[in-house]
Amino acid sequence: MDFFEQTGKVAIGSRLRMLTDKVTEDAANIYQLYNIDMQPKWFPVFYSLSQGEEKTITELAKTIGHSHPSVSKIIGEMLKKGYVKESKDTADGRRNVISLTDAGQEVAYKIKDQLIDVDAAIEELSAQTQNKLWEAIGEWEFLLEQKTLLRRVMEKKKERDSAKVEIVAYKPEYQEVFRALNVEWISTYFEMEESDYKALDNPKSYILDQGGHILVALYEGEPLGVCALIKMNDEEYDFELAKMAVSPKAQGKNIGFLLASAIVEKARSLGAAKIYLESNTILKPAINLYHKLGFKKVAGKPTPYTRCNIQMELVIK
Amino acid sequence: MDFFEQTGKVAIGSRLRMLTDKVTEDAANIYQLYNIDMQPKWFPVFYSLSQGEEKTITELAKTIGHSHPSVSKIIGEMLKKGYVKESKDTADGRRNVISLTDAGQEVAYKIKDQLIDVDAAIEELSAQTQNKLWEAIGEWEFLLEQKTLLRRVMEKKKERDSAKVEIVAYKPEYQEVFRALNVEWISTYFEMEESDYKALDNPKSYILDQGGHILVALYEGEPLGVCALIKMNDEEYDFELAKMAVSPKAQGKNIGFLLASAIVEKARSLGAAKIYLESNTILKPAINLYHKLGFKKVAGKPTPYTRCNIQMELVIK
DNA sequence: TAAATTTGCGTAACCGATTACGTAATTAAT
DNA sequence: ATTAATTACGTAATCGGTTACGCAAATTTA
Repeated sequence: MDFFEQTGKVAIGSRLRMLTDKVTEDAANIYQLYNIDMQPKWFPVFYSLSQGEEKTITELAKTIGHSHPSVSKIIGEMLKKGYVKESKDTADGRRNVISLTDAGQEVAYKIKDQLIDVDAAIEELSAQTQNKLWEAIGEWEFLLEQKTLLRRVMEKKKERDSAKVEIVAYKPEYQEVFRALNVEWISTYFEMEESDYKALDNPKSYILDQGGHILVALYEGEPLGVCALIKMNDEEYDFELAKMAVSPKAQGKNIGFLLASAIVEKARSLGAAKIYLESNTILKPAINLYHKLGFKKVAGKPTPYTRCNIQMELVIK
Repeated sequence: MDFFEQTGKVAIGSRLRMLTDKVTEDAANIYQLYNIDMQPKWFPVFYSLSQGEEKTITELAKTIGHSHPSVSKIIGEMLKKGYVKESKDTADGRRNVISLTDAGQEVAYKIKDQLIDVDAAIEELSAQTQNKLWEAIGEWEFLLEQKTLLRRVMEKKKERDSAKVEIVAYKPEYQEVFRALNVEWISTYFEMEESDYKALDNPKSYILDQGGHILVALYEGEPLGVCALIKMNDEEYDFELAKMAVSPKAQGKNIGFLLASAIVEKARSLGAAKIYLESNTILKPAINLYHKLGFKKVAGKPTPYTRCNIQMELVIK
């Protein structure tokens, strides 16, 4: 399949499916070769029963890794062929206990040679390959068990996005973005307040000149996130993390995390021991982010903002 | 899946299917992660179109390796989303030419990052495996192209069966089998004739004492096939291959081939240059076997058997 | 001991692919 | 110039699986 060499690994699903189809295609004919009147899809159920004990539908489903309706249907078909019999569990009226009939046992015996030959054929085929398919599948099963493909892709996305993000110090040219990004989210969820206007209209005098700092996140050169570290006149806290805003069109690009981390790092470099922030619990992603960075909920501080319903602090180690 | 380690390689089809499912499962979520409104099953078609040129349904089906109805359905869905447009070929009214719309192009652009990340994720996953799944699939595709799994299994079966077959020389204790096996097939398809009784009732005087030979095939020790090499009083032929019979319960175990080969070998060791046989065309497997051994059709020899409607000879080199 | 929850499993609907089949357009053969 | 064969492709039925749902039996909880 040259096509899949072009598309890249994204198409591994499709490619696997096609190989599966090709392998399965022959299966029916192989049974015929051995004069065994059985459908390939029955095999897992059949094999599982041939190992001796009787099993219920759900037990079968669990051991072979199918859904129970699938097993239920297969058992229905095998019943018609007379390979299995069902009996109600006397102790538990819900359970449908399945076992092989004599005819089924006979097929189990007849099938042994086939298993040997198929095994040998695949073994021989494998011997001609550099990469062992059977083992490769096992390794993938294991690794996907540890971490799903989705999670792995999410990580890669984050990595790639982070590489495009640059955190830089505030310059006067960023004043408009600093204001706009903050006004955008504040007025979406709340009302702009007196204190907002003060800080956003005069970042220099209200933040920077007081010993505070502002960082800007550039995504491919474009300023899409801002965050301020405001000097506090407080015996407990050195700085307040505030006026954090990320453009909605840059959502999911990890900018918030990188920006907040940089602010915390800045505070640390300035010798801060504890920083403080105010937020609102309806801003779930923000709260999660603060939590991830190590902020803990505190209470009791007076605040000029009516939208503040949660206060947090971070002890810098 | 511990279960599949028990069943052996026979279950490779099932195991492949389950891995396929697991990989495919995440695909839909991955598209969502990138805000791309697309179904995973569209991808091959979509990718194929994004490479520039417009394509017909059948061309698409061929490049992505699906059936054309499948592509037809997928195009129908993509049309609804507005990702593709169709236009009748003016030169050939049957052809439905498909190409991406502007909206489709946009998605093609947006999807690029996703392809990069998925590729990276799979690459990283692969780096943790001993056996490379992607390459292993490629090797299997190649090898199955050369020889299907069915063919490989057939060969293994033949090997295993042959190992159980032993060809031995006639002994008086085999007279009953020699007679019974021949009577069985002759009276099934034809009527027993005078010449049959002579040879079958007195193998010693009619065959062995005249310089002929009889070989017996033992399958796991049980005599299930017989064949005679009868000395001919003829200037052209040295021997006639005759009275070949294999028990129906031993069908498909390659006994006929092993037996006939041994007879030919015997003739060669006796210095024969040409051997002869008579048969009937309704015995298709037998005729095929003779053909495989190198026998060619001849005509004109008188025969005592009414059931004979084909005569063959083998030139021994 | 009654009520709520969990469990076993059958039925129905769906999903993504296939094969089978029909029809119309084109091309090849007589 | 017909007629026959091939090609393009849409629709329908099927296949092997799934999830959704509902009922009854068993178990847990109050």
